Amino acid sequence: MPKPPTIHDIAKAANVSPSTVSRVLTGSTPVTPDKRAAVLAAIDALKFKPNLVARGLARGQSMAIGVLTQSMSSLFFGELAQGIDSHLRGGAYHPVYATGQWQLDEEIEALHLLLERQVDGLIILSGGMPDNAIRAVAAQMPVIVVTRSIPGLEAQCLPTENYQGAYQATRYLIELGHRRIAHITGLLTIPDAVERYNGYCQALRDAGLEIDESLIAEGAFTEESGVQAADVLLQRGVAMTAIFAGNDQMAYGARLTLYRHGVQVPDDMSLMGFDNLSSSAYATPPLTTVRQYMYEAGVAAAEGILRLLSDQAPNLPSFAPDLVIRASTAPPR
Amino acid sequence: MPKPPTIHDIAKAANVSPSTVSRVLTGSTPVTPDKRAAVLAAIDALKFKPNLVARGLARGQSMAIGVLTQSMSSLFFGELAQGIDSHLRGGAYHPVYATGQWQLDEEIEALHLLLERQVDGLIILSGGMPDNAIRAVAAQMPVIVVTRSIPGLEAQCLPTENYQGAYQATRYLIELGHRRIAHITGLLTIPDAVERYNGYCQALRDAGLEIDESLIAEGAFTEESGVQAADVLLQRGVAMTAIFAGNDQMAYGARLTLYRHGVQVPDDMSLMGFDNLSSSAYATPPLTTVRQYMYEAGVAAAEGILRLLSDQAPNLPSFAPDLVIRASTAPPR
DNA sequence: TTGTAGGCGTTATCAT
DNA sequence: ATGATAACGCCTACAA
Repeated sequence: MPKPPTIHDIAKAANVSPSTVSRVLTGSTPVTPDKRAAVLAAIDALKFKPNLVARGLARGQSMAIGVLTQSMSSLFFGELAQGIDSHLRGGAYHPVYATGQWQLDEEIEALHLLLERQVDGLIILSGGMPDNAIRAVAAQMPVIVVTRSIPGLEAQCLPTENYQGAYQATRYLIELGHRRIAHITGLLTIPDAVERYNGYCQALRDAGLEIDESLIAEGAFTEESGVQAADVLLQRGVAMTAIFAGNDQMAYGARLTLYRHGVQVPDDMSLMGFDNLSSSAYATPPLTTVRQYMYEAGVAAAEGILRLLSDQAPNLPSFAPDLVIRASTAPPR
Repeated sequence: MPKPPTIHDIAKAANVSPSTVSRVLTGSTPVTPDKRAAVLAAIDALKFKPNLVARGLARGQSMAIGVLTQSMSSLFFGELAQGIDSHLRGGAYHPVYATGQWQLDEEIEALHLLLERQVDGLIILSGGMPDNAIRAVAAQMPVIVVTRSIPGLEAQCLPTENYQGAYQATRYLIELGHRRIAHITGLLTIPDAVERYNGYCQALRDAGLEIDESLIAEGAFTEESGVQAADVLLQRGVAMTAIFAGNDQMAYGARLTLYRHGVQVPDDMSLMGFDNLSSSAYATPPLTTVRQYMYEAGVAAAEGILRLLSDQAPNLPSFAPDLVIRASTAPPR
């Protein structure tokens, strides 16, 4: 295979110096129209493509924005990534993804890879990186953190309003008339899960309802854990008319358990999620849930990074959670 | 912000030449233990990280494998990507993703970006790139194409057995006793959709059943198109006892339409998908579908690229489709 | 406006 | 085994 042409090749072909070629490529300096035309002609005659690696070295910037995410096959992270992707599209910067697979060691490795690749900025989506590590990186380069709130780095964080969202969700069920409301928590080692749990508890208290431990089961954010948690709830044999799951995926799992046991949703049991994954609109019945604005968060994060890269304040918005009312909830009968 | 240390810095700190530092970094040449130790010490004293951009320029390879995909928030592509990701993990090569968003122009742009970034190999996931364009790239560098079959490039393609899978699916429904089987096709401008449609038709014919145009509705692979196609079928008022959708997503959509119309699945209507998205196991009821081995295909593609990169035959496997029988199908009543 | 001459951080080829 | 030295492809002062 012949080696791809370089600016020297097209310089020769166009009878100009390499610097002139570079100039028409970058537009940094005016170039005489005829020379410019010659260069352009040579460029597509030889099918020249600039080598971004070399350019990155020379310029000291890669035009890449690292996105530290957890998995390529997660709708949660996928919608965030899609937001980032679409906002960056057409611009000068491009996203480069690295996944942590929900494992700290892999996440650290992924971060290192991104840094070694000389990304110009970093968007961190959730994950378990220690606050200190994130602060350390943020001292070196523009960083935006989504779905977390790092003390001392608030301006660059786009946290999730877990507490507020869970409070609203629970309150909604209460207002429908439910009194025995179960909760399937997320992994309680993760702040989001705890905050949502707290929101659930507070909403109950504010309504003068007791918090009944037997109505609470711990999950792990996965569908399968939702299946199991719902099984636990059902087997306890305690009365309940609604289940509020810590995220949509666990709600799907719980839904499956209910289906297997012949429990009708929403007639026998209301079901509520958290996240508003795109697929929740197509669940059976469509899932009532807490909207998380993940796509929008991705867009905002991308915009924030671009602002940081141009030395402006990141100016991150905050998304107040709201409910997406669908057919999986109804008054108790 | 202080500039990150280079090998020169640690060379100075360790009283050796830059080349020696490079040697301990790459392990290309033996280095005296004490000098080696000094270098290593300096490396983590100064928190040195090799600059992969510079290394890429010098070595003439980026150690990156481009993955041309369509969307970051698609389970279909996500599971493929996850397979690639996991197989590459820990190895010398890393994936770099670029998305086409199902638009040819963006896909071409994405491909160019990958090439300009000097990826050492390319995995193309589905998409609409003209065969010629793919062949042209394949002439320049290792390429694996998943979910498509490019004439003249068969050894590097990992196609989907659409025809066979659809045939099996339809045959399964027939064997259950169904006679009036509807089909929601994918976008018929895409070969996969046509092949699945053909498989459906042939299975009917082989069973001595007529192909009834009024049982066929065209979709576009999306949930929403499934909703609409199912609506069309229902509104035609023709008798049917089963629906075979061209993919899982359209099956979800169809499921929603059936739900809205109070049609029970599988009691009143059997429903079948194609792809076996991970979420299909948690649908209500769990969806019977054609297993597509997307994760495995991703793994195989990654392995194929690595083999090509080391000048071996790609040696791609072929996955015979099989059925994943779940509760959304039953004999007609 | 244009060309020449470094330099970006690393690797690889030479000698030593 | 080790250290200069010359690339890698592009960019950017600096000169002209």
